[in-house]
Amino acid sequence: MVDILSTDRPSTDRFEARRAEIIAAALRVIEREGLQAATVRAIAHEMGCTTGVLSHHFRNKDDLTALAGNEVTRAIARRINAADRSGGPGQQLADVALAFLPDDAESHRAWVVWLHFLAAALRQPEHMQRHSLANDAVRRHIRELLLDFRSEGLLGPDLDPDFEAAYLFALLDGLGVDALISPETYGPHSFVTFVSAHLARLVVTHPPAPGALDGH
Amino acid sequence: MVDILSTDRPSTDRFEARRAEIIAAALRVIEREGLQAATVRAIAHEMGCTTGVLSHHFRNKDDLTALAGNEVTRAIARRINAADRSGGPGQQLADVALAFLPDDAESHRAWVVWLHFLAAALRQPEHMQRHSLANDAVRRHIRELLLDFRSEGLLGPDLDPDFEAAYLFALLDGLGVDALISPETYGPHSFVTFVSAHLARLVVTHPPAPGALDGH
DNA sequence: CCGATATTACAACAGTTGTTATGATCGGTC
DNA sequence: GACCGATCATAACAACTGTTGTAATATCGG
Repeated sequence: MVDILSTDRPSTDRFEARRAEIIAAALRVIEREGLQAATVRAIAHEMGCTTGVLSHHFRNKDDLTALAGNEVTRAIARRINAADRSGGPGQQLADVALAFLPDDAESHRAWVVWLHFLAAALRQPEHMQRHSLANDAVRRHIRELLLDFRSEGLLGPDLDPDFEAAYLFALLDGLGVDALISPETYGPHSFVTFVSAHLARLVVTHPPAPGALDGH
Repeated sequence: MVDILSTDRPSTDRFEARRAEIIAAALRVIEREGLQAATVRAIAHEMGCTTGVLSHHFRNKDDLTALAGNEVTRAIARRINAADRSGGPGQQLADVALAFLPDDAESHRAWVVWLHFLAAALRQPEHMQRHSLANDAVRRHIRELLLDFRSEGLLGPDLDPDFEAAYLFALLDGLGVDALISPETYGPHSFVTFVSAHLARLVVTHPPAPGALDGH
């Protein structure tokens, strides 16, 4: 079926490539000067062209910023999916956790832009839902790895995967945010220590010990 | 000594009270519509007056927003200092942790405004330093409570207080941010579960005994 | 090379922003 | 009553915002 009625836009390869180019320029401006300073004229200046290019490729500025926000969350998700899967369950969990954190310049920039969009989304429920859904996906990913972890007998059978996934995810989110605030305390090499310490406390049985170890 | 040379402003009681009134109005606008929408006219409208009042009590808008940002961090610090100190070391630690989190409408509003200022501070080193120093104070507070905890023999002697304080603080920051994103997953009643689970895992000794925080 | 279409530059627009100057009002003090 | 300073309303200002329309240019199939 040919897209005669789709009514949108030319949608050629060049067109989409140009859109991606504009979005990339917008993200650079946002990362460098903030979301408030990312005006159509500033983005056009970053592109080296005039505002006519933007108005030609996007219906309005909200369209552009919404797609730019989407691109950020997709970039972070791409990093997680590209995490190393060669190691065992515990190593995979650590790799995914570290892939989520801002441990290099590129991911640090992504976190900066993400924080700008997060603040802007506080007054836009539809944008906040995107953040919520993206976080849900990461938590489910962590949950699956935790189940693999438990199937190897390394995880206490009394631990709730949903709870542990939300627990670890909150820690990762906090580490990422604190890395933007206090990079001297939460540096990239400290992430390994935090994550490994957290995972190490999952394999141990806990003091209240509600009749553990006798079931299986 | 009378302050003839010191202050550059009247600094009377009424003057300061009026300034606080304006700052409160500004925080209400920021919480309701975001930092970008907190214009001088919007704040004056929230106050029920004109912009002349603002220009009379503040040198410019940056002055007003900077003091408003200060007020937010001080409000959060006030909540922590007002935490219950009647219980034992473990209970005090849990109380401080829960006092830091957004578990009611007021603290939730404070976190929303805090996130707006945090995003704005990403490109203002002097403002970001204020966030960093405020977090350092909270971490030191947690560290002291952890030392009390250990003096009671409840904390493993192999645990590093600095590391554990940074660890717990990152968890709290993540819980607070995630509560703004996914309130259905990170509700106020879940904070108790997360914090108590985290503290419970401190009293047990761990097999691998992870290395201390980055020794430079 | 031509013509159609996609792409871009440019200018103008109506609103909004922070800042500033000016004048009015009110409450005190010689 | 004359005077002064604090407080505030009002208006104007230039700079900046997103949007839109129009003309110029580039690109590419024929």
